Amino acid sequence: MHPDHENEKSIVVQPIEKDFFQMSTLELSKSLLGCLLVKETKEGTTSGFIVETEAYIGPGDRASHSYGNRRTKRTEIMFGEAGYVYTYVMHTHCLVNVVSGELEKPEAVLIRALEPFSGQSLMKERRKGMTDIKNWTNGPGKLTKAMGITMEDYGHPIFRPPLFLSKGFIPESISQGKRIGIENSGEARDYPWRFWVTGNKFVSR
DNA sequence: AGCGGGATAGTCT
DNA sequence: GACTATCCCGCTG
Repeated sequence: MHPDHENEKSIVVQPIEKDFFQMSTLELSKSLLGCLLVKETKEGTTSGFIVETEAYIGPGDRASHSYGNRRTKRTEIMFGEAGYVYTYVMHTHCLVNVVSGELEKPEAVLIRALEPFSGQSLMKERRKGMTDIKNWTNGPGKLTKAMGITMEDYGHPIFRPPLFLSKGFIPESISQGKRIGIENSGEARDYPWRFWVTGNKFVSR
């Protein structure tokens, strides 16, 4: 039920090693739950625990930008090594993914929700108008805004400052279900490739 | 539940 | 250079 991080002082913020990403995309989607995502900017540092992810597994996944091995300027980073940042813009929002899978395999994990940890006043400021902490990071477009993640982070190694992952907590229980917002993706619509920390109140829905 | 915002990239002519 | 679709959000009813 509760994330196992009541003793917040026990968290050591330190970039995880690059080898962490050497696992299948579905495994990584689950392993990222509970990790701390940290972003340092000149305004200050913010961080939050990942509580919701989605897997996008290239060429056979109609919901993925890299479906059919579509290799363009935008998707290029997905064909590279695991552990790099894939950002893209949708309407007014920037979304952040972690590249996964082997070289030449265009796969990624979308980070859909965070539980705010440090730098909460800065998050609140960036999410101007939002008084409820839940609304700062409970969606993929919201969390990038709160964290100050932009297209400038495209291609950045997510195991090095100023944008990196750190060990956080181990989820007590993980739930799994259909992905969100891909109603037009044929059979891929129903793949159960969304994962979240069971019962966490920052999960998008 | 519906809709418009306003930013790309990709696909065409 | 235009047209179109989009891994969303916040607001209106």
